[in-house]
Amino acid sequence: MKGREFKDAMYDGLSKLMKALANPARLEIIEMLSQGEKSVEGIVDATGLTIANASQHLQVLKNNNIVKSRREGHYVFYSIINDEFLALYQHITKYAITEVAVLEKTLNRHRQDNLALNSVTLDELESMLHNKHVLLMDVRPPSEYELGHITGAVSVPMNELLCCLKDFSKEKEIIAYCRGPFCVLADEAVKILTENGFNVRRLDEGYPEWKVKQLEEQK
Amino acid sequence: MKGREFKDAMYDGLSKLMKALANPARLEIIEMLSQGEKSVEGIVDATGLTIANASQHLQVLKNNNIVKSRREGHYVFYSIINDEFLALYQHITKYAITEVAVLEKTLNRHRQDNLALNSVTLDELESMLHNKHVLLMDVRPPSEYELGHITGAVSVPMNELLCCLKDFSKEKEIIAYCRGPFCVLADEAVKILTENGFNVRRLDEGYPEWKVKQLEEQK
DNA sequence: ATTTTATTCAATAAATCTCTTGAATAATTG
DNA sequence: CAATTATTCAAGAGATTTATTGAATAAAAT
Repeated sequence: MKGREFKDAMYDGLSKLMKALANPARLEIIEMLSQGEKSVEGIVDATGLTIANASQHLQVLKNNNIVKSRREGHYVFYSIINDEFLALYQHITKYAITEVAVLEKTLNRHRQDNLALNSVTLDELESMLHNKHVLLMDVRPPSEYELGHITGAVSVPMNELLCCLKDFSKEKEIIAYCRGPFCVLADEAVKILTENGFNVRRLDEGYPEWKVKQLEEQK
Repeated sequence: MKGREFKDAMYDGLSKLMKALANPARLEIIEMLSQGEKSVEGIVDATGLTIANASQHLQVLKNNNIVKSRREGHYVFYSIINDEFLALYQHITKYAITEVAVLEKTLNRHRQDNLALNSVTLDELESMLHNKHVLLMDVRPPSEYELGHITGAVSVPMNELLCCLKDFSKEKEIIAYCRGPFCVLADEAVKILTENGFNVRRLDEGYPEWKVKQLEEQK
């Protein structure tokens, strides 16, 4: 294989991987799956895609070694292929929201609308968790909490938040988190809690980022 | 801005960034520019693209905040926008060559053809450099060596390699490097030197990876 | 064995991306 | 200021990607 031929093969292969990521619907699916595995139905419900369309996108992701699938009865469950890909995806999103001006702006405007500026970073969180006056709140659906959550977090799903307000102490500093920077659950939680007089901030990132960080620190 | 609207904006923006990377010609340009800035002419010479085509690809990269340009007389020089992007690009290529089977195979077959298996990693290099019997050889063009090179490396451009063979000691272990895993210069150097009886291996990665590693260690 | 349910496959029109061609700019030289 | 050089812009044909539609599978329930 001559030099040019080799280069073409490498850049072609690399661009195929990038093409698989170059679509908003597929990125949303990846984001979903970074929470843990989901059935096609689950993905359809959360994204609003048609079934056939979601399936097609999943095939693309599968053929490019981004997700894997397993069948269980009627259902086919998809999940991210490995932690290496998860770390890569998070590097991409982190780059995008810190270095791409349009995205940075969209994110900040959204957080401003939800009174969710002044967020806590993962590094800050670590030292805050030793403080007994801090309450770490996981606002994702219970199923996702059960698949894995940040150590020390309490599960308070969005639909239970309003009715449970009286159970929380206004003395504590609440930190809400969800699925990562693109997820809007924590922003909504901050808005609701702020409007009810609680002292609350959101975590900059979410559970998947925390998990990858844990894995890296173990090495 | 409602949740769905926000998500659409974020995933659209992110997919635009990915689209900019989803093309072999643009990836080759990025790889070139990760050596340091180059004029459009320089890119055209190295890639074989037509001038207009190369310029178009450069516009795409520029509009997506991947490269920046500066004019100097007749020439327009392009370069990678910042070290954060460089680190991201390297994460992508590293993932591709270690986790995507097709690319891993292509790379290994190529290295086998060039007797360049058994490569040295950046971590190994560090400890080897203290050894006086090791000669670190930068086989890129002199212009790239001058823009920056691994500390302790000697510049031996490919076109000077054959005529300078007698200057090198067969007692030393030679480590050749170039621009990174996709670059074929070091592989060619390994082939030539091996066939002439030298003890030589190639560096797994190249100068850009070393540079990013240095920056990270400084933090 | 037929029906039901969840998913995949296949075909197609519309949208997008890519390369080529030739003209248009912008800076320099004579 | 005309000519030259390096680069960009604009338009169009051809290739690829995308969402939609409806049919085909595969496993489970009746």
